Amino acid sequence: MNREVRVRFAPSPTGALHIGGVRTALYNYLYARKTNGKFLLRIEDTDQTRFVPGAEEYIKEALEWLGISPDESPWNPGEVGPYRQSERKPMYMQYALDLVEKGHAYYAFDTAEELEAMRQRLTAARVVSPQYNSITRTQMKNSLTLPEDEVKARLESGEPYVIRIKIPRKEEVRLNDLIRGWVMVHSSTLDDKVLMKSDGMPTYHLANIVDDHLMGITHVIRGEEWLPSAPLHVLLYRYFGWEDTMPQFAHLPLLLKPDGNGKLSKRDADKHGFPVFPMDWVDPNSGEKAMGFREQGYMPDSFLNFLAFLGWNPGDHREIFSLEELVEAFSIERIGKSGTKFDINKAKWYNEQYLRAKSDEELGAYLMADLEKEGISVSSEKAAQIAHIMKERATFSSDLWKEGQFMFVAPQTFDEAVVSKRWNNDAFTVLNTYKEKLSGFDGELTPETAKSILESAAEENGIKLGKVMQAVRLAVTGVGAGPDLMAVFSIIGKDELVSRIDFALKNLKVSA
RNA sequence: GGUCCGUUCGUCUAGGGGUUAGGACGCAUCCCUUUCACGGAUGAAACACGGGUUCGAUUCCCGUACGGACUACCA
Repeated sequence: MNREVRVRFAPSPTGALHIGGVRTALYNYLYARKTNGKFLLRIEDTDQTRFVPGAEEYIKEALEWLGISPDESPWNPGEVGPYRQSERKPMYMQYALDLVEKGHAYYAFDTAEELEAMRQRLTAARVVSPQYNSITRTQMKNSLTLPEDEVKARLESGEPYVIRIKIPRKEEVRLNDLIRGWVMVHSSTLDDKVLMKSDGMPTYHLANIVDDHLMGITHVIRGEEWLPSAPLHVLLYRYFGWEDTMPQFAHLPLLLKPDGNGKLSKRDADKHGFPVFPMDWVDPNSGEKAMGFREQGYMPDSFLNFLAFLGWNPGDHREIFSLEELVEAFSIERIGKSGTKFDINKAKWYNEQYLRAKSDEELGAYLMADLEKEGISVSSEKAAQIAHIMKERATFSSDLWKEGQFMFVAPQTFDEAVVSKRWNNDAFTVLNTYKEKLSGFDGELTPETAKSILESAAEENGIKLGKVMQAVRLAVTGVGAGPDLMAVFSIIGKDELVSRIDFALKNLKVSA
């Protein structure tokens, strides 16, 4: 059967979209594009108690920022909507009842206290895994143990109930994961998971099978944390009679902490000072803040490139991929099996690569925006010039301003270490001559003219330019390191240059 | 505890029965250079362990160890 590929990203609106979720979305997007299929987004909000306002908007904005927006979603619906499970609520009960009718599910009336008592009883009896299953259900209050008329009476009285799947006692459940191959689980280790909650909402397990089926999903690409419940899902497809159109599964490796072990979490972000969310997020309930890659200065294309390589690789030595190139190169077969430790250095490196590839004009525009906040105005030509000489040393576009402040603000202090090491009489003499020559110069101060004048100033005094170069830099910028000095001179202009040299000559003392 | 998944340089990974085990990030050294950076070159750095199978295993199989996920009327 050759169906159109339809994949989905199904986040829960319980907070900021985690980077692992973003990667899942990306892989789904890449696969859909690669196969000329459709990428859908479905909001899994069946747990009303965990709903967080703004979370859905966050998801939407994050995907838009990255340029991987879904083809069908709550805000851009296709023909299989609604795309929010809460809005699909009326659809689920009939499917649960269908299962009850077929004998694959049953009503259960146990209270939370009774369930807890059961678990304690089993734990006390040293039962390895205390769960609601083919053995224990015979001792609980459900439509399998209660007389038919009592079940009926309870249902009619409006007593709360759930619907549980009836897991067979002895059955081998197999699934062929696209990434992991055959996975086999014995049904005796599965429990009778709740399908319909007492509030009338389906659980994830029921909803995701019903929705994936109804939405024509062909491939389920999701995190590895779902692997243990995948056999349950296979069973559901079977009981519904949908096995022939059951999607193929691909369980992605987890994103791990950079140090030690375990899933990457917000704690790691706080601990190491790097983001794990695409964008800044303030939790509306707790007021807790989390930083985002976007606000830290990561660009969408570099972030995407970085993300794609967290668990996938093209099989050759290329590292830099545009979104289009990722689509072209992507395949599920090349996704790795093992968990991936998160390395922020690589993210930075990617950002540097992308930053350097940007045009001077584009980076100049970033710089101008930053300058505006500082109340400094500059022509776009000059901004582009500065971007040109600064971009080799920047990780983020914000570094253009942070690292290039001396272009706009004359130094008031000088790096002491450089002063004591480099500032001497020769430097003073050369700069003094340079200042005089500059004052008498009324041509355009280009990097070339700036340099030739400086060279003649050094020569006149019989001093080798190389000897005093760093002191010259110190005098004009206040520090011992930076981009090409003559370019800096040209950019700040003659008058500013002269006044800075003057200031330095008056304030810098030659140490004994 | 149980079930499932995993394990190649510090990190991301390529590879696959016979290789000098390749690349990238990071690190170190050198070169370039007016400094720093960029760039270039070089280097240190890995097949978890034990059994099989085999003429030969890092590669296949089985154990062990270690790690992880899951084990809710959460997704």
